[in-house]
Amino acid sequence: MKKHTIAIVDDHLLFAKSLTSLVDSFDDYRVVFHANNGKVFTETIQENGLPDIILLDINMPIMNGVETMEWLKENYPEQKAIALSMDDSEETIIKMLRLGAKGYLLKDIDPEVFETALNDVLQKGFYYSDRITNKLLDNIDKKDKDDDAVELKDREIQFLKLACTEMTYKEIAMVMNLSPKTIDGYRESLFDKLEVRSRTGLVLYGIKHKFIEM
Amino acid sequence: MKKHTIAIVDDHLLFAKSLTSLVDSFDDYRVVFHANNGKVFTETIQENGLPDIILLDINMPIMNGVETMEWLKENYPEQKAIALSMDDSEETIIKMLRLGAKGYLLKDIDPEVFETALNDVLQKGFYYSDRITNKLLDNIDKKDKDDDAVELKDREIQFLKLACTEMTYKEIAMVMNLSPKTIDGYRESLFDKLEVRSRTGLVLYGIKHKFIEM
DNA sequence: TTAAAAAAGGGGAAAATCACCCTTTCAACT
DNA sequence: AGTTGAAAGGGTGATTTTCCCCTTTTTTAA
Repeated sequence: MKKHTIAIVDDHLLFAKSLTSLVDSFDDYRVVFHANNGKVFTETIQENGLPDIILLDINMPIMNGVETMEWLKENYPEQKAIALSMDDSEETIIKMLRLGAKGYLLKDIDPEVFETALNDVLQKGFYYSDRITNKLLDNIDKKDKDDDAVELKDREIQFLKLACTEMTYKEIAMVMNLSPKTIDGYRESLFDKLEVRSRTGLVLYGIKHKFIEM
Repeated sequence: MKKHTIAIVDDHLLFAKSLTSLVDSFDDYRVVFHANNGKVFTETIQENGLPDIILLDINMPIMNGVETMEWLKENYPEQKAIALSMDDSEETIIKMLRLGAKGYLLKDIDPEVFETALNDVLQKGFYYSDRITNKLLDNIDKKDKDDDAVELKDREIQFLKLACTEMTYKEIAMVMNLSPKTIDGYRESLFDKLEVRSRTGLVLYGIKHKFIEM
């Protein structure tokens, strides 16, 4: 019986090669190619064609997992892909699953569970671990409470990023070419939306939600 | 010829098992055991004895890589260990090397370089990649400029952590059981030491240097 | 054992932050 | 044409942050 084909998209070369070793030791699977990031992946499938399953890392340079997933949804909506990341933030998980990922695995899972996940995705079309399911349930609970989807506008995001520096609001106003009073308005409305009560709260929010990288 | 023995200390089970697959495919190495964290490792060697080389992850629960390295330096100063991490912050690298790590590998290295590193550590006693060497050189440059090694005391660290919350200084003073004026002293001396000019600067420093986890 | 450090705290003031309530303008519905 | 709503901006005052200079007490080191 022919082995199912797997492609790995991950910039951690040692991990990718190691995982290849592991996958190749499974009876039913083999790795057909590896790409360092989404960009390389989109190019590689031109020559190599699509694999049965893509294992997709989230944090990658140039074209990350979310962007790659968007591209897949656009171009090959039927393609089976499993997100594979250390990042267990609810937002990322939801984003990936919404974009059509068939599962979301954390890199600390048991290899046997990993093989089960591959089987499930092929046979049932999806695999959701308990941990991910719980994360999602937590999220639903939260949504019930908050309700107000916290969507930030471009200008607010720009302000938030600047608030995560040592600039004073006056300096931020100059950079953004707005009156200090307008900046004060942004500040107040963000305090409200993000449920914080000080600039420190803004900074913590900005970092936690990856508006700035450190 | 007998294979050299390797132990992997890493909480990412999938990575650990994958790496085991890879290492076992090398001619001269085999993985003898795996531990989820430093604590488990110290217990495991009671039964299994020491391996030729330990591959040591930095970020682990319970007992992390730095703590494990400290323990090794104390109990088995001759043991060869290589740090293996995604964390390329200079501080961590220096800390590990000072504690006697024979090398510091980033998880995105090429598997062939990885094998070279294992060989070098056995034969020459150490392996330093270009990237790590450059990091260290950068650090030396910086030290020449700054000079003042930025060592924080326990009380300062406690204050810094609290400053990375939404508490006001007055509130921090209450939880630390000190007068607001004393807190103001801590603030000012930290501004000076850390070369920041606002509370936002403290928060950014605290996060960048991992005094708080997010 | 004495001098020199930290550590703890105080006074006072300028600057920044935060809160609340308000007006104008301009675009978008319907 | 009228309403709604957002983006931009204003006024005022309370609170917090930041700065600079100073005293007392405790620890540390020579």
